[in-house]
Amino acid sequence: MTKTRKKTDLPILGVHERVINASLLLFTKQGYFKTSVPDIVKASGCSTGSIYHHFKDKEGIASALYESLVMRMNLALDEIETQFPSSKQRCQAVIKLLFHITETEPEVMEFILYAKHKEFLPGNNPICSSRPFQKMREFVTAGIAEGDLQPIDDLVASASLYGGALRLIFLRLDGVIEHSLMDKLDDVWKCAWRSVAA
Amino acid sequence: MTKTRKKTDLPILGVHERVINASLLLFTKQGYFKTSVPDIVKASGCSTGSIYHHFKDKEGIASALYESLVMRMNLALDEIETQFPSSKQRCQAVIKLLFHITETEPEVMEFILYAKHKEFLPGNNPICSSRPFQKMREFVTAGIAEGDLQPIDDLVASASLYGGALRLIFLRLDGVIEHSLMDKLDDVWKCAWRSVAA
DNA sequence: TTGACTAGAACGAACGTTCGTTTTATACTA
DNA sequence: TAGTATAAAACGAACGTTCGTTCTAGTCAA
Repeated sequence: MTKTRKKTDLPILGVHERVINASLLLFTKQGYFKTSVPDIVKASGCSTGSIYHHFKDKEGIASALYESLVMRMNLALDEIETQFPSSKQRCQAVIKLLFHITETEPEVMEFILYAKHKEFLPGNNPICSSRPFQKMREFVTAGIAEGDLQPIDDLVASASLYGGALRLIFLRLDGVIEHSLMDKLDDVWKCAWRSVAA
Repeated sequence: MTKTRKKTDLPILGVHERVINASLLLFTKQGYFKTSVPDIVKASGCSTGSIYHHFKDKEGIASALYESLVMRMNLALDEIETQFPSSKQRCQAVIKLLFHITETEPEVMEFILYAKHKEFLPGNNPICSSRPFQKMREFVTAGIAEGDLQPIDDLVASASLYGGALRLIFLRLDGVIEHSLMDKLDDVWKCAWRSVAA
């Protein structure tokens, strides 16, 4: 018997999941600091006491949310690594993945990319030092070592390869771009690859 | 006789400037919501009453700060426009400008790029719709029209051209890059231009 | 009966803001 | 020039609100 499914076998979400889900929506819609604990209580349907039984404090909620999203990202990147052999294919798959998440779960992308985590997660590393972003850079570094990419600074190469795509994601999240990023995937990739291809 | 220099002709900063300067440092160092009005009082050396005499409220301070930085940016971009005739030169100058500001006044770049303005400036447009960013895109659009750049979607071209540089700026502000971005300027520009050059 | 969990009223601290007062600069008068 | 009147600016204690958190009472399954 798992920890979150005690009373029944019905697919009723536990407090932890309900709070995390509600917080993701609230944090991305109105920001961490403009989201009060009472807001989370209302949106999650859990009581204050319940929430504080499962989480140390408000920051703990954000922290758990952050961890879960980073973990999801890691799994997806690991899958890309096993599925594709070449650096080129991997980098392309990464951009496609990021675009896909942006279109299907914009809140997830927004929380990962746009939130100024250091403001409310003082302990955490900056997002760009977190494992998913490291992995993305590793793909690039490997590409340079294999001679597929120009022999330039890893960070410059990585920024050039992913920078365009990430910028478009910001524009999409801000509402500047109105149509699916998927439409632009090919063009974006052509530009990205051309910028660093050997 | 100006409004801010009555008592003497000495270059003593007025309340407005002192508050703006202090707030830029505080907002970028600890974030808007973790900066209290008493914090600003201490850092600026102005009293609470004084501050509320010059600004409507705390949000008004952030708003004035935002406006002043956007205006500075506009002036700099206008100068680039008059100084350089070709789109290529203009775009290159933009990246150099952004790198220069990042190195000499990181707080300015941080506030412009990194702050989630919509959290505390509900009225304002997203930063990427503001005039400076529009102007940056205009340079790219002109380049496409003139045939210097590939005939692709403006937004894709713009994102590809500036995306790498902006990504490096984020990395620099986050402390991931330890040396001056100026060292990487040439490589970054080569990648950026290669990504969209006709 | 016990122990894990839920509930929501209550609490103190900290916040942004207001307000009555004092200080300073300027304009006017004689 | 000296004296007075007026307005603008600065001040900071005090206010009401809202926040994150705690606490005590209660529920329910085992």
